[in-house]
Amino acid sequence: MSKDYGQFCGLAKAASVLGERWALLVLRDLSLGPRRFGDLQKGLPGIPTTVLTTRLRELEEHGIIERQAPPLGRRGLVYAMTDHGRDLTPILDALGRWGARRMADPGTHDVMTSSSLAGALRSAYRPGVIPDEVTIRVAAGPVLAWARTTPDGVAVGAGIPDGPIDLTITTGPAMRHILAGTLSPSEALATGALAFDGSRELFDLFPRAFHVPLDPTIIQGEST
Amino acid sequence: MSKDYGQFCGLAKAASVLGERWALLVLRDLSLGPRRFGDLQKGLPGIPTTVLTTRLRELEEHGIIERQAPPLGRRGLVYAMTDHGRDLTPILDALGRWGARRMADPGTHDVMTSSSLAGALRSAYRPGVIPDEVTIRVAAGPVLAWARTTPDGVAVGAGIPDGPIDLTITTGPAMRHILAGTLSPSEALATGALAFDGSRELFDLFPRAFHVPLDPTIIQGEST
DNA sequence: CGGTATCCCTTGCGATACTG
DNA sequence: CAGTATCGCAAGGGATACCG
Repeated sequence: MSKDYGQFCGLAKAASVLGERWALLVLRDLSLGPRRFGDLQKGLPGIPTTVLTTRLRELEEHGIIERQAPPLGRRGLVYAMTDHGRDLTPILDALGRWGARRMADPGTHDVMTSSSLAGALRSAYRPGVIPDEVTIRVAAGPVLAWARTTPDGVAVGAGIPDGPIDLTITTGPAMRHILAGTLSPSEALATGALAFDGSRELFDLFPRAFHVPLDPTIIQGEST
Repeated sequence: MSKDYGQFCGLAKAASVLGERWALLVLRDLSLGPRRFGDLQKGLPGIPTTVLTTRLRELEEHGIIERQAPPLGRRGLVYAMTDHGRDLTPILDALGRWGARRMADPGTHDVMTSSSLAGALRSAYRPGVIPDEVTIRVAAGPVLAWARTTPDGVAVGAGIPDGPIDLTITTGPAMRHILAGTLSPSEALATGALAFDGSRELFDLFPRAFHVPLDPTIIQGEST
């Protein structure tokens, strides 16, 4: 059971569950779709199995996630968000945007995961820039994610999207500066920090449709 | 130094600081205004001095709070939010609303603090219901807070407000059900769970201007 | 009053090994 | 593949004592 703060306060109740180690990252991964135990473990490098087990149990006890029978013919269970858990999605996105403001470049031991990339795309999305329904694929080395714009927002996911792809962006950590607007797409193309395949028009819209500002107080190279 | 997750991810960075024990509650209190060490300690029942010291230092290192010279003639230092910290306020409110959805009645060991009450008011506020600038005082036993509506939102605080008071509400844990809309003001008046002093008209507007829904799945008496 | 310094105890975390 | 069992270690909780 997670630690309580002994206060009759919504924030205190939230903190007692979400403040546990790894909890927010487990939820980020599950916010992108149902996952099996092993998926989560692979997607969260460094998480001890015992901790993952404990977090999943606590989150289930609090009605934030639930175990489901797997989709059609697959074996094992999957963990999935409940409605109550899905209510957290915009908050996770806001927290991610806030944290990213001071995150310019990866630290020595920082890795990117498909879920973190997908989450970044979701939290970066600004409606109204891209009028059509399009599918964008982003590849940062082995890390793959996609975003599909819809009339009411954006759907994102880890891995490879179903259906046709309108734009593929291949990049690395430079993606952070694209999202920040501190590196223009054409510059990035010139230096080879980034490549694309598909609609040039869509490519040019990308930095306005997906944007997470960078705090001006952050200087290049520093990022805790 | 707070624990990192080794991921190049805004949410992971946020979680590494905000996930530390007591961090979110320290920030809730500071989001209501500058506080001295002792203020925080009194307002956060159960926090060990060592942990408060550590959290304050970490939050300062991350540029979320800062130490300031005290206002005019008082001695000692005060801790206050930086701009970066203030950016968290809407997120804290959203988290508080989310946590409060499953919080119907106080647990046996749950206390209310002036900061938690003030925070509840801020997160509950819905613009557009109260047209004027008014000051509302809420007393739940020894716990005092106030809210002043303004054209662009609401200002809240712990303790007693400056200036004239348009409405005083005296209540207890029943306040949660007023905010939820599961207890009508007139009912509460009849049972004595609540009393008010001041504008009746404003009193009747209150539940619409300050609202935090309660999850229907929660049954009376249960609240972890 | 605003902390720092210790001490002891308990808990949770992280790593590894192992079982259904 | 999906966890449980175990264990050493670091950190938090709580009390108390003490400095500026």
